[in-house]
Amino acid sequence: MSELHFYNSYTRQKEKFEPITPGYAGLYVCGPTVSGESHLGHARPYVTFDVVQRYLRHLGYKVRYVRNITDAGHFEEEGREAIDKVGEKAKVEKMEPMELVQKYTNLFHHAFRLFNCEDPAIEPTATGHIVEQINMIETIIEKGYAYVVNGSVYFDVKKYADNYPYGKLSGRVLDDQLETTRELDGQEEKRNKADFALWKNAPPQHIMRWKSPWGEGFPGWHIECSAMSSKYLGETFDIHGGGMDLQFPHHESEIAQSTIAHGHAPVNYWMHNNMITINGKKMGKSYNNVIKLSELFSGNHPLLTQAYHPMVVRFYILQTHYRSTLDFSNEALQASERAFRRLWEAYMLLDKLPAGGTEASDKTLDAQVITWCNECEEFMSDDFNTAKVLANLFEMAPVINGIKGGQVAATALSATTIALMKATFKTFLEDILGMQALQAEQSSSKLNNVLSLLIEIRNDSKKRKDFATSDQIRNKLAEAGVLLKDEKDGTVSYTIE
RNA sequence: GGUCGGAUGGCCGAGUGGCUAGGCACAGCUCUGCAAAAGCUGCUACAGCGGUUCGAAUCCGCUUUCGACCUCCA
Repeated sequence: MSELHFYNSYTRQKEKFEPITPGYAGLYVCGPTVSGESHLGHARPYVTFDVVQRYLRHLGYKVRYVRNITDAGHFEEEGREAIDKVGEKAKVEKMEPMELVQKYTNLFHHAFRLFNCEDPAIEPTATGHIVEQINMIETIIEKGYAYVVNGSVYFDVKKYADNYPYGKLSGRVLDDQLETTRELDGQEEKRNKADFALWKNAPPQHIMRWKSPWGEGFPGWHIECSAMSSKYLGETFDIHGGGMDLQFPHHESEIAQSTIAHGHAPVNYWMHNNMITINGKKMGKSYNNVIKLSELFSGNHPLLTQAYHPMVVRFYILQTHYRSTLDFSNEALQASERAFRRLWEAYMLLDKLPAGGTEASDKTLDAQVITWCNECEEFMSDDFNTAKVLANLFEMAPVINGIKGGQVAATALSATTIALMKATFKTFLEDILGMQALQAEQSSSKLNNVLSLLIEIRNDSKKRKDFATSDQIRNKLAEAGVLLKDEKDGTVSYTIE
């Protein structure tokens, strides 16, 4: 098992990964709030942590990947009306809350299967863990770090900060929080502005409500992740991931709650992915600049000139390091599509390559290829640098194409090096980065027979120098989505779009 | 206002002291009946100004500028 290093947001430095239990890794990632359709911004964390999870397994860890579904809804604006986000939307659409939640959960699952993201081992829902959340809140009250007001329970941040390093994760000073000039209604229940709700009393119009020791209500925003992560991964677990925008207050609150409830910090390594921006601004609901995944896949959006395959989007995300912002544009996505097609075709050619020499006739190239292959693991083990892995794979594309095209001698590389190259592409491009072909290999034998006939006819007309006919066949087939390619050796290959 | 993080070639994007990724686009060439694809070649950038150093995109300071968080947010 090679050494893995990655950036821990909590300590703000790269650290060597040392799991609590050797050979096992626990990973918790904040999942979606299923009150609406997923957009491009959501794709980033789930693709990022899918790769993290895949790489941990590649290194030999047994991984338990837990990602929650937030289906209980949160306050639209804390304190003011305590509107349950899910409940509110449900009324508008005249659906049962559960129906709405189910709809968007299904859409979410569908989209991320298209992205080839593996399903988490456990996908707990907030509504399914009300009991655990209530238990945890009770413990926090018993320990004196939460207080009950009018059926709601608040966490006493000030008291916590007196005894624990509150704000360390997000780099915040409590005094600044207390002095914030922002005036929110309904703050009078709290002892301090920085306090956050563990449980909220439900107003009469609130659809989603549960009985609790403090009356009917619903859980606060942060408690679900603490309750569910500790239930499935333990009171202290290895890695907690999520978007950078969740660092404060969500993750900071998780740390505070869990530290009181369990007596120690909940997480050893915090990982945060950066945002996707659009024209330099974060893509987010509140900015009204989101591109939904369905719009991306259909091309049905003013900013898009075409539809984009989920794999192109995945590739686009992985071309950038996860801690950098990633600026969206139609142009950038087009570039990714072309790039990915070229890389994938080179990969597909690998299998058809001659075996290589018993000894490499081009020692320099042979050594270079071996280096490129071996570096892939180094790059991944250095803070999951998918961008550098892809760069190395691209370095090998001209070598592969060159062998096929005859510009590089078939024996330039040794048989072992060719095999290493095959293994590297399989392992890193497919297994770890999780890339797949753009189109399923669904060609039927009937279609193949028809195409063979057309190719035969076209070859005959070419022999007669009847290029009008041969070009017509090629052009019409192209219109129908079948691209013919005249290979150097005189054969004709085709791809079906 | 407070805290934090950026500014890299036409575009996207790696990169933390020297060997100056990668992709897309563009130009020329090779191959080709013509295309497409592929290959080769070219394009050498690090916001500005100082400083440290033999040497800085990379370290330090200042300036300009963009953004994130502080409120639901991936």
